[in-house]
Amino acid sequence: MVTNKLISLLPDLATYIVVVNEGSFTAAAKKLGVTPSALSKLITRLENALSVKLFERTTRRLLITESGKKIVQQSAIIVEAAQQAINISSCEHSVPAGNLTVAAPKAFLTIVLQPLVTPFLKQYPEINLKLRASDGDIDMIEQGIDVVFRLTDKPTQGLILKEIGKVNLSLCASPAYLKKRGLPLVPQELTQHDCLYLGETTKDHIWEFVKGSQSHIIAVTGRYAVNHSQMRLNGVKDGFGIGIFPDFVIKDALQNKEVVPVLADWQIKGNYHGVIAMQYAQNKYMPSRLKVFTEFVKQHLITA
Amino acid sequence: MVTNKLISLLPDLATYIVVVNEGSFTAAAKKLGVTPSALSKLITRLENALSVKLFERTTRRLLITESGKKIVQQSAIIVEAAQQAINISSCEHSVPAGNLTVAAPKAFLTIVLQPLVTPFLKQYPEINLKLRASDGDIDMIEQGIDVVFRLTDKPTQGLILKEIGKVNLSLCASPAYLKKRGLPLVPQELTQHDCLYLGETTKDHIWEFVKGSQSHIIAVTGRYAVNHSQMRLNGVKDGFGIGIFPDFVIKDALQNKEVVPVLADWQIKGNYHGVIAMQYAQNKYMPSRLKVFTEFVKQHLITA
DNA sequence: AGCATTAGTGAATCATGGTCACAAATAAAT
DNA sequence: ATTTATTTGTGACCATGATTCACTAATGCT
Repeated sequence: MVTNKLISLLPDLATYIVVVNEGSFTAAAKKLGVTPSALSKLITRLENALSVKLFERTTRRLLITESGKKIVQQSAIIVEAAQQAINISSCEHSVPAGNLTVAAPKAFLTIVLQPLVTPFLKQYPEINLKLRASDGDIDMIEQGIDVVFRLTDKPTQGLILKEIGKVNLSLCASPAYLKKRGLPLVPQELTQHDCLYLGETTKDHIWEFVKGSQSHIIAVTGRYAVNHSQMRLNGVKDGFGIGIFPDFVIKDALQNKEVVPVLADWQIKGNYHGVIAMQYAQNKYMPSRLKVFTEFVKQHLITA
Repeated sequence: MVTNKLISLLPDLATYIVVVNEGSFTAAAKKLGVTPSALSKLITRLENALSVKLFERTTRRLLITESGKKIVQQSAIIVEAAQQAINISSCEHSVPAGNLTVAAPKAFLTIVLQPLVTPFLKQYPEINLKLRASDGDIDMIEQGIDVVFRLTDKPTQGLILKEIGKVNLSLCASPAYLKKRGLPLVPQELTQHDCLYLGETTKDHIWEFVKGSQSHIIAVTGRYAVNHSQMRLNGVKDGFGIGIFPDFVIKDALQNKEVVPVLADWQIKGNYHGVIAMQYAQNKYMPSRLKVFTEFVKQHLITA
């Protein structure tokens, strides 16, 4: 039976979960666009309604009660169901609309996704697109991100990973550099060259080469390392040495003959080796804007 | 991510489910204690928020949209989770408190449950008890009933049935009647007697007797039938014939020698034959008032 | 010890959702 | 067909109750 008490409880429970997630009244208040004072009263009201203490409060730290934790679980169910209801409604809408937030690694964003933006926005004029550069892990649901592009084939728990292409690591250098220093024919020769690597981790200058049954592990050196593919490519174009790249980054530069491939007959293992995939929450009622976006991306990345 | 939009949606969704259940704005309004006008606005608001039509409305009839049905499902989840949250909170409470609504067949209510009321209310001063006579089927959740006493061993789908005792059918008559008409020694002789049966269904005057491997089916006749055990018992006391009863009904009358058993060595099959059971929603977080009530009843019915 | 940050409180304000009265629509009944 | 009863919808007005603001109290960190 649905009572008035229950109805009036719902928004408070949903708000409660925000406070819990943010860990403080002030943070939650900022997120919700209200004053901490309002939240304080709201939580007190909720505590009275349930006659349960939700927080152990010192003025400096909020501590969730055991009872509170259980209530949080229920509140999460409530919020999720409501989210789902919103999904359903946007599903029923024939023309995709609403906000769509997409995250992707910097390089992928600028190089691969950028050219898709304009045609996508034109094709779906009711959709608002938010792009977010995101290297490193992110909490999709908490940050309200609908799709993340990742360079892995291991799906995060509870999320769907749809492969949309392969990515390989390739080496290249500028014609000028190679004219001066010579074109290496086997990986071992790289030790005599200046190489541009990521420099993010301490293993980024260890390059592993495979061809058939042969395999070489080479520690390269160089004068310039940067973990931004675009800048590394510029470094290569300026003749600072041989650079390592996800292949999609250098596709254009290769075509324009600005750079030439190096040791293209060898495979390189590394972080950026493997599949490109879209990751999103699988759902019986997927918002149509999400559906059309993934479809759009698949179409354009396969034909490209 | 929990947004303000989502939060403000929740009570509307919960209200929506009431309107759907009641099937009309006015009925739902009555249930919630508001005006239909308020509901009309609320639903319109909800429809705008979801940009989905929830109802196909003629002024005389509400018709739920296909989209609406899906939303109802989600709303049901929301309401259930909230209900659960309330349960949890009352679970955490050390002293059982709150409203407890119990339904039972009329006879069981007056005879078995009545003597338990006072001690129960004394033992748990924070609990408010509502008893409701309920023969026939009822929708527990919709009517907000916590426990139903039933005379069956077939649990309703989704609910737990806890057996608390046996009930058998017995015959009895007043000494005066038997003195005048004689004590029947075998079931067949009943056809020569006036019998008091329920008269609810057309088969209520068909009594089936079993003793060991023997079995008799007797169609009895009588001048007085009533589906209220208490009144039937009065009829028997007044010497109108031999009555059929759930045994707990006549326990006292037998002790007081107001009535005497008839054909006590035969078992009687029928509606009221079998187990007495409490039925309630099984739940990880059962409100403590419900827990103590079932426990209390079990204690007192076993020792009685 | 003092500063900075965060929760709690009370009064004033403001807005949202509610009621009321009325209109419009429609199904049933005569 | 006309009336009647019932139900949804709308706009003006209103009131409750939530929010804000300003301030206090408490607490952790330096």
